[in-house]
Amino acid sequence: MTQDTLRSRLIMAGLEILQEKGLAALTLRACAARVGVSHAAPAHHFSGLPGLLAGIIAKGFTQFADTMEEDRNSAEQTPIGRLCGLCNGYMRFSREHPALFTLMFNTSGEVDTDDPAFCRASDRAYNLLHETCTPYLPVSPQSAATEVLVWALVHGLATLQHSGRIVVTESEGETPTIEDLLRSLPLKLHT
Amino acid sequence: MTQDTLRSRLIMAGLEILQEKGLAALTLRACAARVGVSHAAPAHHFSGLPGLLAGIIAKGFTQFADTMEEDRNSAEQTPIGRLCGLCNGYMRFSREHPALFTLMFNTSGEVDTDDPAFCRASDRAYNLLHETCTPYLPVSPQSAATEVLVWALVHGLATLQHSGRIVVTESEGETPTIEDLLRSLPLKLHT
DNA sequence: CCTTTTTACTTGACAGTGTCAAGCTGGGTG
DNA sequence: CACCCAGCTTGACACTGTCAAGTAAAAAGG
Repeated sequence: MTQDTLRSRLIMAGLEILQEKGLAALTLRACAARVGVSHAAPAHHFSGLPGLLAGIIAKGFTQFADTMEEDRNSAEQTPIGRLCGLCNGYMRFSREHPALFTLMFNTSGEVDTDDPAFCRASDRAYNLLHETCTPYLPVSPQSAATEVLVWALVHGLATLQHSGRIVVTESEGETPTIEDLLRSLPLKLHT
Repeated sequence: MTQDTLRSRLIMAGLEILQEKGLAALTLRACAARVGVSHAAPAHHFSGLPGLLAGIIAKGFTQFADTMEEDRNSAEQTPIGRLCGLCNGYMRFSREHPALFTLMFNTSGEVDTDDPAFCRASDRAYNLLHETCTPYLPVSPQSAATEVLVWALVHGLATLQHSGRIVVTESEGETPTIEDLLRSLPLKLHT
């Protein structure tokens, strides 16, 4: 357990509200009420709502990176196996924490993206992707092509499924999984 | 010009606010004020905020489909040329209408997704993608694989660029464009 | 032509939100 | 002991969406 400061308790409360009641229910006052303090208490630990959101998102990116790392490391330890594992973790996180995932990737201005904890956690998640892509040659002349390709692919699929625009069919005759798509890519190992 | 009813004028006002001041400024009362009616007038034409948003989004999808169709039809008329044109339109729309794009693909519950106009416009946009992908074989056993691959790719890239997570470098030595990525895919024509 | 109803909108209220200013309170420092 | 100051509370403000009641004008019915 992290420190039991009011700051961290407010972040925990926010994550719980997000998980239980969704994004619309996540308010400063609701977090304060759940922790049992007055509605203006959070302002002494965060710079308003944007600051609290940044704290919640930072924690979210840590859990996100944990999920990806876990699934990557428990997969078959080949380049493509690790990549599929990582992306399965990406998809799993977006499925298991839909509201948090939306919040994390929907920073439409009202969240403080300069928060140091946010940057650290966000960078860690990105580095996982970067590492897992290093065995591969760029798929086009641009040096970052492969990781951009993989990232855009998995992020787009997660987002579109999560918003109901691509429905995951049980019969699996129609809709491909992220693993199907990744294995269809022309990825080539270095030398 | 569409009909000058209050309904359509409110939708237009919403689109303008979205473009000028962003998503956070889009409120029922702001739309009503811009049109010059009282704050409760919109309730007689939409079922509350979710209904107004559905109307705005429906108009947004129409413009979105127009943009894609335009860029697709003015591109080189080969299967890959048309596909690149379509996706360039996708990217262009997300760049030119960031707030509207966020609203359209971020229906986190507070928008009425049963609105018939919304469904019609949304279906039209999807059908453009579907059509443009039909010349190609599925990239994996799943019949919808190619269009899901393309859609996830372009949508992910648009979303990640739009939220600043992938920055478009001018030097173009690092970051690939959607066209680079599409042309790197192993797409095969039918027979 | 007069009455009635319906539609389109206004006005006013309500609970909820984030934010700010002022006040309290208890523990540490001079 | 006096002080002060971080941590929290209380109360207010402007803003939001939504609802109920009222109004004015157009449409409908006789």
